[in-house]
Amino acid sequence: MESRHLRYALALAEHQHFGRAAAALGIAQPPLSQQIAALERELGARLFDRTARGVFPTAAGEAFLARARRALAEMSAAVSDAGRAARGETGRLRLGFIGSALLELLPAVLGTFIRDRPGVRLGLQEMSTRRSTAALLAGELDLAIGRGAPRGAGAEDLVSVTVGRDHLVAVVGAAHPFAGQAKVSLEQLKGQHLIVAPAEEEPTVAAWLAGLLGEGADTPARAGGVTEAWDAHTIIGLASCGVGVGLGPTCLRVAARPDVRVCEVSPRVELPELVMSFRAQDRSPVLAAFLDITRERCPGVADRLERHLGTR
Amino acid sequence: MESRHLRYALALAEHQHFGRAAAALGIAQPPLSQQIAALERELGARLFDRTARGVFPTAAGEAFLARARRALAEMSAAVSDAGRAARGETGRLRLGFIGSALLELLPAVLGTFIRDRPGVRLGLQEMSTRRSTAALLAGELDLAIGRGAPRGAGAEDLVSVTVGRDHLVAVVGAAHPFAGQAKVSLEQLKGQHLIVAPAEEEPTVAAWLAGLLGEGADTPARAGGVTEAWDAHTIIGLASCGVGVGLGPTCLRVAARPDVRVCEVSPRVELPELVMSFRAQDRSPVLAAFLDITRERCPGVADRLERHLGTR
DNA sequence: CGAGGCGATATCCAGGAGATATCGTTGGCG
DNA sequence: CGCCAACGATATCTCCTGGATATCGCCTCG
Repeated sequence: MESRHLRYALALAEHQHFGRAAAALGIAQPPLSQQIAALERELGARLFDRTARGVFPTAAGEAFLARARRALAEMSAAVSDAGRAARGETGRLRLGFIGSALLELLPAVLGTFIRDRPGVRLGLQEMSTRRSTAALLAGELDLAIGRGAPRGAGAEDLVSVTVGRDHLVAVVGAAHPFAGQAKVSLEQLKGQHLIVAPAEEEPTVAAWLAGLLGEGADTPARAGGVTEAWDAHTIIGLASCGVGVGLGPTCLRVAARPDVRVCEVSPRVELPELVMSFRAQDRSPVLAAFLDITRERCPGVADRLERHLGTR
Repeated sequence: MESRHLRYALALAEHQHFGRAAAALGIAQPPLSQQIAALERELGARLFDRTARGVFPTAAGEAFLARARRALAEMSAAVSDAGRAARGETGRLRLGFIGSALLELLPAVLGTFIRDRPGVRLGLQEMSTRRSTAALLAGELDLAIGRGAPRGAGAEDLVSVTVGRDHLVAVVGAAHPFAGQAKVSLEQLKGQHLIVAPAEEEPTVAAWLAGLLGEGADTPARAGGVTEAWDAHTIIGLASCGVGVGLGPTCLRVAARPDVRVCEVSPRVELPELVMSFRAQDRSPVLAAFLDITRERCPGVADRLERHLGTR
């Protein structure tokens, strides 16, 4: 039995007339008679009563037609669902990102994405660069935003694009001696208690910090000590109440509150760039849509993305 | 798009391998490749990723497959539903009957029918012979049990079979003078208050009664008066409390309670027979099943039914 | 009782589903 | 590093079957 038989039976039930049903189907009347007869033979049951006043479904026909309608509805839904999924209008996008992405990149992109793709289920999870890279390779994420290009086993299966480049800034409370300064020198930082991201989660920042403070077991002691804070808002919060000097990426400026001051660090310390990564073989249209929007909303990213996507 | 494409896509998703999926489908591998390619071309979307490790559905493929499974399930349900309906295992049987049928005929048949055909929705409605005949012709009933063969317009479209033949009996309370008698003569009845079915609903009984009491406007006055009761239990109830003498078909014996006595009327008055009617062109398997059971449970009916059904 | 409408049947044709053979690519393994 | 095996895609041919045309049989209605 093919879906053709369902379509023919439904047309016949609708028109109650072989000739008109066949015309509506775009075929001649004899093939319709044959197909209906073949269907009835296969089912071993008469589906239609051919009377002088018209063609009417039997009880078996009614039961069959009810199911047939649903079957055809499912089939056309299959087509439209597949189309929507292929166009990226439905589906899922699982995104792992470091907190910094929440300050500039994601606000610029997510709003447009959610408005344009209301049918897409977005999964957002803040996580360290290390974890998001691993989750991406394991297929648990579709997109990762981290700091520094992924390295290590499997990294060659990923496409990574720089989506932001920033440097270190210092955050202090309004009452702090640095508060009035536009710049803070490295020398000035050396005596201060520092608030930074944990070394194991942001190794590149930690490495720079080690260079600043000097290597060795006694490093924190040479300075004013180090407090580790997991996210930007905590760094700012701690700085605002005078715990110490917060150090973090430029995007801390966006999260800054009225009661803190953000100072440039002089000389400028470039941080590993913000990198967006996805699986090179991932052809997901939802991902493509997200990348499209990223391209539109972040002009600087466009050409770098083109280079990678062009090769796909 | 045909259901073949759905089956092929599902097989491919299941086996994740063109060759094995084709083997499972009983076809060679190239046709499967072609059909999948044609499906993807028609949808304008790639449904499967052909990788070195196997063939996996894309997001669009997942969406399509989910609908495809349901569509095929509906199709096979259409087949089995039609089969069940054709075998009379599901469906509906609307039955209109006079109360007398509840006393012997229906108890003998309904139990078996309900047990044998649990999937059939039974519609039972007590109604007069006149109403059930009209409803049958209007297509509002599938089967009617009444007294006397249907007459009038449309009666020739009905098949009617006698399913019971009975005569008049009298019912009296245990304290009534007739209570000890096995027979009551017509002469004895003439002075009594009679309890009978309404004339407009059971014209044949009423006609007999008119003959018994004599025609004319003053008929009730010549006897002890007439009370009309719509059903057997009411007749018996009224008789038991001494209102008068109940008159009704033999099957009143079945409904008789300990506090009433049933007497034969002498000489015997034959009542119009109980008749089961259905539309001659009705090929409903549920109706056929009901008639089958009637044939089994009521041996006397069998040959009369055969005669009618043989000509269908 | 004849005409017209309708579904079934007979016959022929062509499109396409499927079979066979082969190719191109890729991944694994010696 | 290169060969081989596996797998999906492609090419070509065959044959089935869905569909078109012509016609028949039957029923209804004027």
